[in-house]
Amino acid sequence: MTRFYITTPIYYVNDVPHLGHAYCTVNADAIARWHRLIGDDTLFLTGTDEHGAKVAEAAEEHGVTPREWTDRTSARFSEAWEGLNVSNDDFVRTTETRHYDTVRDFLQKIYDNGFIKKDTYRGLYCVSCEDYYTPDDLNDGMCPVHGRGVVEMEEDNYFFQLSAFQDRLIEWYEKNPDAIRPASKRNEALSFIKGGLKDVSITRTSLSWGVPVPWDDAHVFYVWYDALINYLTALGYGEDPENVATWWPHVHHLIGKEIIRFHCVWWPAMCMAAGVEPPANIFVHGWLLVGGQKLSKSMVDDQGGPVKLTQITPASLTEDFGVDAIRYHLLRNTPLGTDGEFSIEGLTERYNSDLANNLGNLVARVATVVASKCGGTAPAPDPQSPLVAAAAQAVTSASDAWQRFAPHEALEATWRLIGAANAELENTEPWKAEPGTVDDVLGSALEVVRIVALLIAPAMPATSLEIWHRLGLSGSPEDERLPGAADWGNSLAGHDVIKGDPLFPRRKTTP
RNA sequence: AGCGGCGUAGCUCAGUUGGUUAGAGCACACGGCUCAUAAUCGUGUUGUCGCGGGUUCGAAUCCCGCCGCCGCUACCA
Repeated sequence: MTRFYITTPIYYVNDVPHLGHAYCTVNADAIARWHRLIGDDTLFLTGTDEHGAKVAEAAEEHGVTPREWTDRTSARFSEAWEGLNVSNDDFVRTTETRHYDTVRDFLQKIYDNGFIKKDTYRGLYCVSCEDYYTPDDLNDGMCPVHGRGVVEMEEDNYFFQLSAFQDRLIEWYEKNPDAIRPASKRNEALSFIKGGLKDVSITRTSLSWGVPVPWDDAHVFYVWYDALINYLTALGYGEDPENVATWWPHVHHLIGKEIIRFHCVWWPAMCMAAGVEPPANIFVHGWLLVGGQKLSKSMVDDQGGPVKLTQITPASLTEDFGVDAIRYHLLRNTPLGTDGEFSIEGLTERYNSDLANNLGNLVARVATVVASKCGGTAPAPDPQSPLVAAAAQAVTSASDAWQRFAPHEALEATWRLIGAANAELENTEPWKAEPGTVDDVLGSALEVVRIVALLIAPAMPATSLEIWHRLGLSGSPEDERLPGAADWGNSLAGHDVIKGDPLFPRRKTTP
């Protein structure tokens, strides 16, 4: 049994879930769904990060305890993912007991191994922020947030000896050239490591909203330091070594480029220090950008200024376009690993051309002709059809692309098959022919639709299931196993084909 | 400043180790078809491949310089 463990970052609860979060989560979801479809034993983890001074302050502003506050804000994320049909197997919250247990065990191990030392942290401290700044952060020596003076402060902190891992990290990078992808991001992290590593302060005494340090109850861990460990919390580190051994270290962390350092430098070093293998793979995606000159009315905020990506909620888009359309666009429009442009215009264009004109229309026209020429009953496909090779090619290309974390390529390959089916219908014009003479071509077109339903299942689960039912099939595409289920066969023959409403009604393009 | 990346058709981008007339999708134009969501199929137009030099029989692809944009250079969710 092949196992596949994929994670998103755990999102900081002070943010409202926005399109950037959704981009990462939907990509991870689709990849996880693909692996389930090929029969891998799959574990897909997401969650929320709930500690730190900013959360404690926000709770206070709202007049509730941090716990009450994070119950509320964490739920916004789980609700957002439900709304996007995200199939996470687990949802870890850093305020859960199991996380405290794992963090305690993991960090105690690092402490016992001698990589955590007490030292004095000296820095420039803003009392209002309750936070330290480096001289570069300051504006004319003043706090960049409050514009007031900062004071030189000292705090006794525990430090993780990151510097001790420089050579081991470099060695790890060299032995595992594909551990961090894309290569450009790997190089960025590696050059940072080669530039020399300093120890990092990992505890705070100035606040209490955090995981307590097991060997010194005056301290709590710095929020980032407990957050990364969530990936082991879900496996039951400390409680269930067998389960950890089952899933670790063959994990795939999908992360955004803004948190490379924590995942590609700190985290592997922390694992080494705790005597745990570093994660097998970290895949860094880019950002969706909103901007340029092409601002539509719907992308302008109340003040008439351009909307930021972080102001776009997934729900506002799914209400308008539908869940699967948004999922499709997030997966198809931007190659994972590069930045991409997001716009309503681009979304509308892709919706109309790919979803309405190509996929939706293919399903509709085939169903109609099957109704008129075959009495609505699916004929058997033609084993000699030119579409056989096109379908096999699509399955091969899509598999390869999903394997490489390239959803956009997987979907592109699937749409080439849709195009081939539309072209084949034009070649044979079954709507002109007498009933009985068109069984081969219509059976083949239906078989393509069935295979397409399977191939889009990771990206558009609801649409996939709807097509499945329209083909007269019971169960769900998710019960099928690729690649076998995508072989050219006659599982449809004799089933009743349902016409149904347009899957993706065309939308007016923005003027 | 140092290191790294990018600049290819109106738009979004592909272009493997340099090799025949530089590609795809969308948009656009024309033609076909009318089963289908004014969908679909076919054909076609457009590019000094950022600028200037150089190496080569031959460069978008290698080298040098320049212009423009961007990322990283530690405690930033």
